[in-house]
Amino acid sequence: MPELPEVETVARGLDKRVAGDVIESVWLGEKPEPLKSSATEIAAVLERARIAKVRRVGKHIVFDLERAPRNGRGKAQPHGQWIVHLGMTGRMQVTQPDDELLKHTHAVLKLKSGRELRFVDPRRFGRLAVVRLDAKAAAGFAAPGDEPLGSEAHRFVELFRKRKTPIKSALLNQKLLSGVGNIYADEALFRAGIRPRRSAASLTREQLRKLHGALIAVLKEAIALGGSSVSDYVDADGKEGFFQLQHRVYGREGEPCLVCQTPIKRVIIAGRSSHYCPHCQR
DNA sequence: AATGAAACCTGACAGC
DNA sequence: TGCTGTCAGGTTTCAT
Repeated sequence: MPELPEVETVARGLDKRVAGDVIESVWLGEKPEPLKSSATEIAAVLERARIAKVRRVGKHIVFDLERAPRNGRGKAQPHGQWIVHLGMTGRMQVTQPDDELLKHTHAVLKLKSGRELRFVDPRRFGRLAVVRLDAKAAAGFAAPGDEPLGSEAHRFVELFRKRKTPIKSALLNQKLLSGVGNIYADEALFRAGIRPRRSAASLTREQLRKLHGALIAVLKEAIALGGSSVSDYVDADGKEGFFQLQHRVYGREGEPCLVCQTPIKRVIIAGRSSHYCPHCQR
């Protein structure tokens, strides 16, 4: 389901609602797929931890956790992190205990405030993991690739300019950039006037710089509108995003290009639907 | 090393 | 009503 703008929206919503709250207990479902760390390990890191901050790293939601020192006095110490990947259909809910438990709920955290934090994921492509942070201050969770919003044009150009793979595939490669997914790859390529099947190495530095600018612009616009809700995506408050109304190519196969009226084409690249205007993108 | 296809899951929707 | 096929915002694994 979610790419960078959707995960950013969810993480901001969660931070606003549960930062400062304390996790009292953890229930994890029977299905093993979503758990990347063992259930025991997840419960051990989460229980009795205070949620200091919720933020996005790539397409992951990171909960920074603290605990009071053993003697109960002094400042709370960094304790660990809860890492949530929403996969295609994952959702985070902040609920009251008696709110209806949705089918495919795989985790329920009881909070000191009396509310619950729930993870729901029908397709089970989502993943839950924890990282322990000991006193030696381990670095904590890091995305495999560059953060798209913070990347500089020069670095972006160098990252892509020698890859022979289609530029669309390269944009989806999380080891290069972490956070770009299918919708925003297509939308950025349209804005930059580049066909998705062009090999990255065939693009000029100028074209790559333009793509870099287009990508950052489209991601920022999408965040401002709360992300795209194309099927079932909702944020932590259960609200839909509105950026799908701004899509220029994604999901518009056969419809006229908003610039030149040429019908939008759909092809498969790297196993993913890819949409482009055959006239505007070369 | 790098590319592509298949696999992992469920649900929604179109067509018959 | 119900069956079949297709598609979905992602990632990992296996074969070439």
